[in-house]
Amino acid sequence: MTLRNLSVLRKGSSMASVLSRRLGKRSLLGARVLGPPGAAAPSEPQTELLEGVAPQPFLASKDTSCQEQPKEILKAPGTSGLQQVAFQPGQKVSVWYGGQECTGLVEQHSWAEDKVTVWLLDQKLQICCKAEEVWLAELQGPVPQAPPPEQGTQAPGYRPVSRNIDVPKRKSDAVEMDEMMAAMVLTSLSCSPVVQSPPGAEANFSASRATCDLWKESGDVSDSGSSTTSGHWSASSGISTPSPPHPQASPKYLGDAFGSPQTDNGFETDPDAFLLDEPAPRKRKNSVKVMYKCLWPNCGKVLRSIVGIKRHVKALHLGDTVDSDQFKREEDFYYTEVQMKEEAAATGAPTADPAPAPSMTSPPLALLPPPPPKTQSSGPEHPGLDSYLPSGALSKSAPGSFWHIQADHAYQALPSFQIPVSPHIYTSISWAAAPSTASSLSPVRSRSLSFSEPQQPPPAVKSHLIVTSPPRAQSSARKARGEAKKCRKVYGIEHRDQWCTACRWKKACQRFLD
DNA sequence: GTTGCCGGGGG
DNA sequence: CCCCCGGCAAC
Repeated sequence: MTLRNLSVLRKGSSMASVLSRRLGKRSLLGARVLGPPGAAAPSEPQTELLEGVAPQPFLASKDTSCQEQPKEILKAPGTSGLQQVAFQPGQKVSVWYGGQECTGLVEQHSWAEDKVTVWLLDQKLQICCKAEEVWLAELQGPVPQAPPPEQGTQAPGYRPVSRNIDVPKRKSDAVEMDEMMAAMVLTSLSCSPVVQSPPGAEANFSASRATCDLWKESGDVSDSGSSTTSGHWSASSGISTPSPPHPQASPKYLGDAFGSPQTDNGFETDPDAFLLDEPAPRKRKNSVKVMYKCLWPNCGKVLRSIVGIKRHVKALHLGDTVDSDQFKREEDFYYTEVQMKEEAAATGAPTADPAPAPSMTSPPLALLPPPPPKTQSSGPEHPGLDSYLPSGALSKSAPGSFWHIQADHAYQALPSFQIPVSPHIYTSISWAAAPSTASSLSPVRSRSLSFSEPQQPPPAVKSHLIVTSPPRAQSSARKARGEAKKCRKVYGIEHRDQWCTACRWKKACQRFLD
């Protein structure tokens, strides 16, 4: 009996060992994850904690209110510009006229002057206005038609292209536009992290992130320390944005970003911001549709287009803001990008919002550190903003990183397994939410996977609820002696060659985990 | 004494 | 890195 078993075992494991030897050493996954709580576990829990804190969208968001401005300006052309670009004669558009929004048909679009001649259906008259003041009628969502008059006049007024495009050298408008277009196209093409990562990668992504978290216990150390991680990170993030990888959102970092910029910084966005700007509507997996959800308290309106949502926010929520001059484009902060399943989206169901927004909001906020006293500047509605934005920023945990399991020794090869993570954890990064300049990338790094996805803890790891950041559990603590049979027992010393490498090297057995 | 592993060391 | 081994602690 025993004998037989043994042989069977041998057979099985020998294969395994071979396999493992082949793949094993490199396959990092098995080791740590499965490892006994002793070593790996302690760090685990923290992750969770950190997740809440780390991202700190809050700060970002805050800054956003002020800092974003400049950036937004840059972005502005993107949104309106999108449409500006292509007004075709006969196209149905909307335009602000006489303090209200009117629909009409495009008569002519003069590129040189960037003006559009529109035939207003309602008024039966023809007007000529700046291209920015015109938008495609189809695009706008169901916007309540109650934009305060002054807003109306303002709207066009404050979309001065000139401002947005305040580029050093000014060539002809046409050229300018072209460049913009090109940039936008490029961005949009290259932006979506989701699209870029193949399914498999995706899993890795999320997983990796989790791992990363594991390994970084304390924000700072981890951040700088885990070279691997950051490396990949930057790589991945790099894809999505041209801007250089930023240090992750470590509290410290944020703090800095925070502190400096706000006051004087109104306009001093770092150059990168420019590049970052236009995330443009991203492409999603086929099944998912991108919607934009209004974050205004008690609103939750979901629209299909950015323009729509912006207008919604502006008109409905920001409409009366007099000082909108200062906070123009504030709308950007009040919506978030949301992915909806095709069906849901199709039906236009505002109901289903996988929207991460509200849910995530609260936790981080609680933990968030010092809200700078900067709110003052922001308009009346800003308080709301604070709470909402962050979530937005946060939620958009971006593409995630790769699972780097840094097992100190993955001696051998258990078939690596991947931690199941559902793909849609990726919330898009709404550019609006992208915190100001510096931290631009930080949200990406945010570890807040949790919210949308119940984190799937690696099997072997006991789920600890960790409350406080425990120092590494006694680092010296030996791994508790495993109870399972180990290679030595199973194969015997005579067949040492059949042991798993770890065993051979007198390391923790990787074949027979406990 | 045996076994499982960590830390270290050599190539 | 890969591989080994001394030595410690749990059995």
